[in-house]
Order: sequence, then C-alpha cells, then structure tokens
Amino acid sequence: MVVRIRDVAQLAGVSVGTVSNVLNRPDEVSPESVERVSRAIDELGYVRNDAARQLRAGISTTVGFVVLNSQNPFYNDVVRGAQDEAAAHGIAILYGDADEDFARQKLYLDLFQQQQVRGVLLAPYGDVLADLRRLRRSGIATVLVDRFSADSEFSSVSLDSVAGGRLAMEHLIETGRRRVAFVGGPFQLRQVSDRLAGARVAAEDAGMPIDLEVVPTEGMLLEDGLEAGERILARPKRQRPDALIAANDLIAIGLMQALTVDGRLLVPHEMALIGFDDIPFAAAAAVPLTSIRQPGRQIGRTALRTVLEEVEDPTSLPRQTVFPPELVVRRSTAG
Amino acid sequence: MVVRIRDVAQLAGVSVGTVSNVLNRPDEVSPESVERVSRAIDELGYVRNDAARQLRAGISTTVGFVVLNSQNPFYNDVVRGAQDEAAAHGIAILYGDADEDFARQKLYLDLFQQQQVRGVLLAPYGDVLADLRRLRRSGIATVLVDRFSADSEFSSVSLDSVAGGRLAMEHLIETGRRRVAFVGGPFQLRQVSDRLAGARVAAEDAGMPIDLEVVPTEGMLLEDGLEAGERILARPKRQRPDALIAANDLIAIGLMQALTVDGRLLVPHEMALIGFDDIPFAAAAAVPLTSIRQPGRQIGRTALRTVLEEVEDPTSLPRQTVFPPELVVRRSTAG
DNA sequence: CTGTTAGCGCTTTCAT
DNA sequence: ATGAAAGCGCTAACAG
Repeated sequence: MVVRIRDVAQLAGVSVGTVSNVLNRPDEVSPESVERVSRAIDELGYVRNDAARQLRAGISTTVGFVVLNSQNPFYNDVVRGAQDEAAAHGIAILYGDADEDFARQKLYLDLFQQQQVRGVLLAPYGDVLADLRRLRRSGIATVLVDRFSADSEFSSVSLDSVAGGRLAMEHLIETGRRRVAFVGGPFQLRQVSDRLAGARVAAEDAGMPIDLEVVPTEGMLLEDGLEAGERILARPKRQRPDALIAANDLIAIGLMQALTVDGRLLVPHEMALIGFDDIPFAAAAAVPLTSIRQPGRQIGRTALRTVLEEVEDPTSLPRQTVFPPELVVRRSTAG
Repeated sequence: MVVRIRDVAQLAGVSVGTVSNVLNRPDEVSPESVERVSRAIDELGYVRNDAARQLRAGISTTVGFVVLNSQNPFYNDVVRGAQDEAAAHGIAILYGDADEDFARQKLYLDLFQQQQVRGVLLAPYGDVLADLRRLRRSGIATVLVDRFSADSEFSSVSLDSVAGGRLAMEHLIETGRRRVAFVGGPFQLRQVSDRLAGARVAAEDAGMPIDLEVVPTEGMLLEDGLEAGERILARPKRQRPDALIAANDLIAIGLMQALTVDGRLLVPHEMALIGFDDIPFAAAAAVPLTSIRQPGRQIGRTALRTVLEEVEDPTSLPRQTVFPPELVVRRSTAG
C-alpha cells in the first residue's frame, strides 16, 4: 500500500543508498541513475517519510508559529508571509492560536517541542522568556514576531511601534487636534505600551499643549472598541477628546461603530480616529479608517528566513529586524 | 543536551520499556514505577521525540488543514475550532492557505502527505478528487470542510448552503423586496452555486414575480464586492435591483462601501444587503449587516473529530454532516 | 510487572 | 559512483 524507498530501489535496480542520494544530493549520482530512480519514483508514486528522515538526519521540515490572537486579520498576513517563505523551502507550518491565553500558548510551545520543529515563530503573549529558554536548551531556535526583544536574547522581527505611535500623534496634531485619547490594552502587551509611548513623545515634542489621556481596554478586539466607545460617549460633550488613537484597527472599528451609530457623533468632524495595522477592513469601514500600516506579510517572510538562518548557523547572534511604520491617511482623520 | 528516553530510564532505575509504558499505558505499570519515572521526567525535562514515535508506532500527532483563502475571517473560526479539538488530543495542526490557487493547494497536500499526517481537513478549491484519492491510497483520510461531498466518497462537514440561500431570499421577500441580485463568484465554488440555487428556489416559491439576476465576481474578497458595487451604481437608477445577496460577508462589506460612499445610496432604504458567514465585521459594518450565520468553530471541531474517528476505524463509511444556517437580521435589511 | 530486543524508513559513513 | 550496513529514538512483542 505505502511505497518505501526500497521499493523504489528495487524497481530502479539500484541500492537504497543510491535512491537516497538521488533525493538529497543528485549531483553525486550518475545522470543515468538519477533518471532511472526518478522514473521509478514517479511510477510508484513514492513520497518520502519525513518522520524517518527527521529521526535519522535530525532535521525537521516543520516550523511552529504561535500567534497571540488569530482574530486579528493582521496575523493572517504574517502567517501568510511565513507560509510563502516556508513553502519555498519545502517546510510546513504548525500553527497555534494562543487566543490571549497563557496556558494555551505554553501548550503549543510544548507540542512544537515534542514535534522537534526546526524552529519557532512566536507573536508572544505576556512573559515567555522561561519557555523560550527551555526551547533553546532543547535546541530549538525562536524568533519573536511583532515584538522587539528588548534584552536581545532572541531574534525578533517587528514594527517600530514607538515610531508608529509618534506618527499617529503627529498626524493628529497637524490636522488640528489637541485633545487626544489613546484607546487600548492590556499594557503588558509591548506593542500597546510602545504605541502609547510614541504618542506621548510626539505630544511632548509638539511645542504646544496637547492633552493625552488613556482609555484602557481589556483586549484588542472589536468588542473592546465598542465598549470603550460607549464609555466615551457617556461623558458630557465637552469632556470628550477630539481624536482617538486606537491600539489596533479592530479597536478602532469598534470605536467607530459605537460613536457613529444613529449619527450620534460625526467622524472625523467631531472625532478623528486612527488605528494600527491597516487591515483590509480599515479601508472598508463606515468612514474609511486612517491607520498605521504594518508590512505583515514581509514581517512573516523575514521571521521565517531569520529562524532558518539561525538554525543553519547556531553561533549566529540574535538579531533585531525592525520595519518602519507607514501612515495611511483616509477619511477618518480628514482635516 | 537533549534528553532521551534512556536517560530517563537510567535516572529512574528502570528499563526503557518501562518508561515507554509509563508514557503510553500507565495503568499497566506499578504505581511506584510511575512515580519514579514521572519524577525523572520532570527532573530532566524530558520531552518525547514525536518523529521516533511516529516512525515506530506509525501514528502521527499532526493533522493538516488547507483552507481555500485565509483572508476570509470565517476560516479563522473554523481553524480555531479544529485547534480546540486537536489540542484536546495532543495533536498539532499543519496549516496551509491555498489562496485560491490550485498549485498551492496541491503543494500543501503533498507536503502533508510526506509528513504522514494523521488526517487532512480541506476547505477545497476546485476539483480535488484526484488528490484526495491519492492521499487515501497512501492511507491518509480526508474530511471536506465547508463543502458537501456530493458523491459521498469522502466525509464532509458543511453548512446547508442551499437552505442558507433560501433563507436569505425569503427574508428579502418578506421585507418587501422584489428585484434581487445575487453577487458572487466564481460559480465553480460549490458554496457559491448552492447559495444561488437556494435563492432561486425561494424566488420561485414566492407566489409572486421576483426578479433574480446574477452579478458575477471574480473572487470572494472585499475588493470583488467593491468592484461589483461600482458596476451596479453605474447603471441608471431604475435598472438597479432593490436588494443584494452577497455570496459572503466580505463581498457584502465591499458592496456596502461602494454603494454608500458619499451617501450615494441609502442602505437599507434604497438597497437592502445581506451577506453570508456572519464574520465579526458584519455587525461592525457602516450599516450593521444582516447575514446568514455559519457555526464556523463548530464546523472545525466536528471536522477534526470526524477525521480522527475515520482514522480510528478505517472501515467506517464516509459521512456528511450538515449544519443548518441561521438568519441574523441587522439594519442592512430593515423593513 | 518489568527487561530485552527487533525494527519502523531513512541517511550517512565506509568500502569497494 | 555505488552498495552494505549501522543506527537515529521509540514502541511493542515477548520472555521471564
């Protein structure tokens, strides 16, 4: 039923070693053998057994990817990028959604460890240092995604979130806003606190008094934005900010829905709104949403490449790749 | 550096066989041994090597999942459901996005075959029968997701799309619409043609003349909806339908954006709009979107369970699980 | 209940 | 350039 390498060898009239060589170093085999073996492989429909290959050669053909929360379409993009690069290397991606749950994140890391994956990509939730060190001790390299590795102990591929926050705030100031609220959370998420920090820097550098308050949310999903929007609407008009920076587009879209329902508030007239990530839905929002774009696909590609290189050369030092943010202006912040 | 089973055996003062038994059938081992071995495992941080396990026992701890197009958040839900169920069995998911590309879909199926996955879940693009038969011949079971297996050759877990289409049309008729356009494509996608078929049935059963035209799109993404929306707007007012059924929410949201930009058309007043899937963004759209909900998470869970059962008992017959659609009424179709 | 051991399918020396 | 054979880490069959 299932074809093994020795069936191929038999049909081709060579030894299993030769078949293996055809598969792995065809240049060290006579063209004639390559030809015969290839034909036999086709004829029998042979597919090599990665478990055996991995066991013997000690090299896996999978890479694990754990994301914070797959409900954010931004991570789809990152995963897509990783898949693109992986496919080019014949590598498959083991995928886990931590769903902002520490135990689940650990579960996947454990699972991936026993799969002996080639490497791990992780858009982390909370403090994962201990888990990553354990992985490293067992010989598995990790690359952090969407988060800068401050201590430089691991490689990372991320956006310059501080610069992104600054960009957002500068844009609001330029378009005449003076009372800004940053909506997001939890602040243990590095991306969130960095984006806020960037906004703060820009507010301080503005050369004029800028109000910057924080409206915290529990998570980073649509419903968190909705809920925060209602809190803001509940205030008397004059105590409301005139612009909102949301920690991501999901929150921003939730905010927009809460604010604009029944025409209660005009965006951008009464309230400007800016998000993060530039997911496809940002442009399709009720009022097209200004956003700080992250190159998700490229982040994914780069992360995968980085982890492979790290495995290739284990003496290589951890390296931080940081991409610049890009401001995409749409109607939600129009002057 | 890396701990093997014999290191554990040595530390615990037992044989490797006993350690293996503790791992796989603890009830056949004396409690004392279980205790000693467990302690040794903890102490050494032993993690079992799945490649070796798989090679020897012939049983894999991964399941492959290939989706049509990961840009549709609906599939996130399905994948999440599959992950939930998989995690409960200590199984990890190999994930591939076919991105509506036949070659890519095949690439992932090949990759999964050489990984010798326990089974494959597939939200298919186009005709995959040949590939699935090849997988089956190599001993890998496949379950189709989000598509009914008409020939009953494979198991499937899906929504009753025909009923969904009917539900959508009936709702429009009830709320007074008479000139409906179905917007979607490509029609080779079974989900699309089924949804249209359902709408057609409802139109014919209405007991009054109902116009049903088709506005074809190339794909199922936001931009396809946008583009179709512009085509519709380009027509003279009286040649426009008074309601649209979109083949999925992405198209619906694209349509909404195109139609409502600059207040060109009022939804639902001048044009009712209904989508499919009920993704989180449907409720958050400019005008909250009426949609036919699919229980994505449950579909994923069921699909995973089905494929595991099929592996467990290879003599079991293919089985079709069909979930009923649910109409979720929001403002976009308000009377 | 425990220990010994064959062997899963492959890659990789080492001879030839 | 090719073949023979060892052995990766584990499970399961068997003997005790």
